[in-house]
Amino acid sequence: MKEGKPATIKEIAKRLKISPSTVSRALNDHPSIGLVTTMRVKKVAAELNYEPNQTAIFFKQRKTFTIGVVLPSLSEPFFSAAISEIENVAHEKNYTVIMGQSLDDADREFRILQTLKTHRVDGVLMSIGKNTQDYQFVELLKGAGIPIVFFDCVPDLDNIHTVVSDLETGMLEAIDMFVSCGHHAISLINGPARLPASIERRNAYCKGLEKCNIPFREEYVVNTDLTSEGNESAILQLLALPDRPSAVVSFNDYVALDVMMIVRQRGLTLNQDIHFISYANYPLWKYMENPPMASIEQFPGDQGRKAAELLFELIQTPERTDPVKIVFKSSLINQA
Amino acid sequence: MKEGKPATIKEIAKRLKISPSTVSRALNDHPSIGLVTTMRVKKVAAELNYEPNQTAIFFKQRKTFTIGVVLPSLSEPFFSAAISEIENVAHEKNYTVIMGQSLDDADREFRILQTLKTHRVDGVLMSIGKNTQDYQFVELLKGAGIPIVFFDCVPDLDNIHTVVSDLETGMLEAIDMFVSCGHHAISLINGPARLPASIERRNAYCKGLEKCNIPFREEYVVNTDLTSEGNESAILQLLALPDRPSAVVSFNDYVALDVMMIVRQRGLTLNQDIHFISYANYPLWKYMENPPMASIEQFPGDQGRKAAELLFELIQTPERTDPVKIVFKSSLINQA
DNA sequence: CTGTTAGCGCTTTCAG
DNA sequence: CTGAAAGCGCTAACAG
Repeated sequence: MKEGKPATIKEIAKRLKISPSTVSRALNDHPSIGLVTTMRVKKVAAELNYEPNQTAIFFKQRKTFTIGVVLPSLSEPFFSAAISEIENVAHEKNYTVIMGQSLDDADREFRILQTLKTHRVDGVLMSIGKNTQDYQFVELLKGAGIPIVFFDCVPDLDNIHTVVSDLETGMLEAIDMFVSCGHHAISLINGPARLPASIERRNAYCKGLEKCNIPFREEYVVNTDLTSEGNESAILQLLALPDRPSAVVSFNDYVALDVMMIVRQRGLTLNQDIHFISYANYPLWKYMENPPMASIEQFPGDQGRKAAELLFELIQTPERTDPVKIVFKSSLINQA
Repeated sequence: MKEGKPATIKEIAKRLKISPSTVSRALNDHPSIGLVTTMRVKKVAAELNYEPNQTAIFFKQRKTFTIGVVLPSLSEPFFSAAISEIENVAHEKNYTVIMGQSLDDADREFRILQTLKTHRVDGVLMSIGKNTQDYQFVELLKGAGIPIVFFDCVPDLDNIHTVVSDLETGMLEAIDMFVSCGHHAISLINGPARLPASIERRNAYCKGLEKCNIPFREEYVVNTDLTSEGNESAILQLLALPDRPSAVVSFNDYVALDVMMIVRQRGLTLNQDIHFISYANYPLWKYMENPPMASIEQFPGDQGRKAAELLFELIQTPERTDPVKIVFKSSLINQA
């Protein structure tokens, strides 16, 4: 019951003593083909177990119905959530998804993009790695006519399409919440200082303090390289302060997990001696005995979905000139 | 600086007044082409910014250098870990990866497989959904000459290649550990009764008790449908028992999270009144104040890597007849 | 060492 | 409404 070579249009044609072109048209429900022949063709096609050779079609149509997704990591929950929604959108549109992870390695990232280009994907969705400095690939893909939408971690360029989250809104809410709970010694454990994501957080933090008329104190902002050691030394800096903060916003949940553990080990009581809010990238706080007061949610799934939808629009309307910039507001979610 | 149409071999040939085949050969470093012409060809190719049209090559070679990966979910940590390693292996081999998630929907799963087939992927890696009953797709792909390797959740068929974890080894270790800590009232919170994964756990559990000379008690095995409500009712059943168990092995970490929370709410003290070990699918226990005593680890990354490596072997040696069955031992990891 | 020719499977003018 | 023929870009016999 196995057919070595799958049936082709030609064979169907031969069987029916009609021309291949007619078969092709019939199969594609071309209006100018008689109903009867169309039926006969489809019948034989079914009998022969015909399956169109997509590689031939891709080749002919210069379209692959495939999009590429390039992310720093495929296993990080934030990106997993995004991926999952991206796949859903693609599935709805009858597209397939090729994935690659850069692991924050700029060379690997570049190689993946190259591969996607040679595979002639119809579009690319991308979140750049932390070490990516060189954005020449943008021109590369543009030259190849492949639309690209950046999301979450995006290059600092004007003429590109981006979907990002506004880290400010959530930060303002967080500081408001702290203040309304009576805190005024509010600190920020930030990521690596030059990271755009860190700069945004810092700016938002300053703005939040200002809105609440709390003076900014440089020693209340500490940085971590996001390793456990870095997180530890960051929180220790704060704890060593003569007037240590009673409230802390942290770069993300991983940082929060680490620093909250240290705080506990030091004999302080969470949500009493010291309070935390963090940017969310990890979902299971509800099971913790002492979760942070709240999390700043960035909705990775929604971002991924939106980015994918935008990409499909661009694929359908290739000649869009104006860069689209979509911003998702981050917002506070209670945990406690 | 944009070239509407990318350069083709023909144009290079024309420029150099040689034949396309020579160009093709030169570009592929065919040994029978003179070094000088090879150089000249490559130079012009570079000038013209030539890029081979992969879709044409795929079409011609009947090979796509692409593998398909079909999983129940792209966002579950267990699968994310596997995906990440699969992508690594593929990247090493210069392959690309197409991903699809079935969301445990058998129809969607089937459609994805169809798509992969029409996309002419060179091989498929798959973990089947919970509701998949019909394995006809196995024959479908076999008929198309596409090798397939199943991992983690695999169909109950003989003539297929599989990579799975042996749930027994970890269970035996778990029960040993409980017993050596003085427990004899050891319970199992299992998943849906008919799920192969549940049956295996149950069998392993029975075997473990037997090895330790502990009589099996039917009421110590309860089932959950893996929803929070199901988990809750499962643990409540156990707690309501006249001699409630002091030790529990749970189906997976999500179940453990839920039931441990309930236990706490009921005023019991974890790791004192009642002890837990669960099959791991979630990594962050170290941050919990009261983690389970231990976890039974299944090494999703290793499994994914192994499955991918096996698939690439099969792609290179298409005429393998004997089904390969690889088993990973699960094993206990201390958490406390 | 290089050129000629044919063809992968499909779509698509252009003629009837 | 249908057929003939050309061609997408590349590779690979088969000749020289």
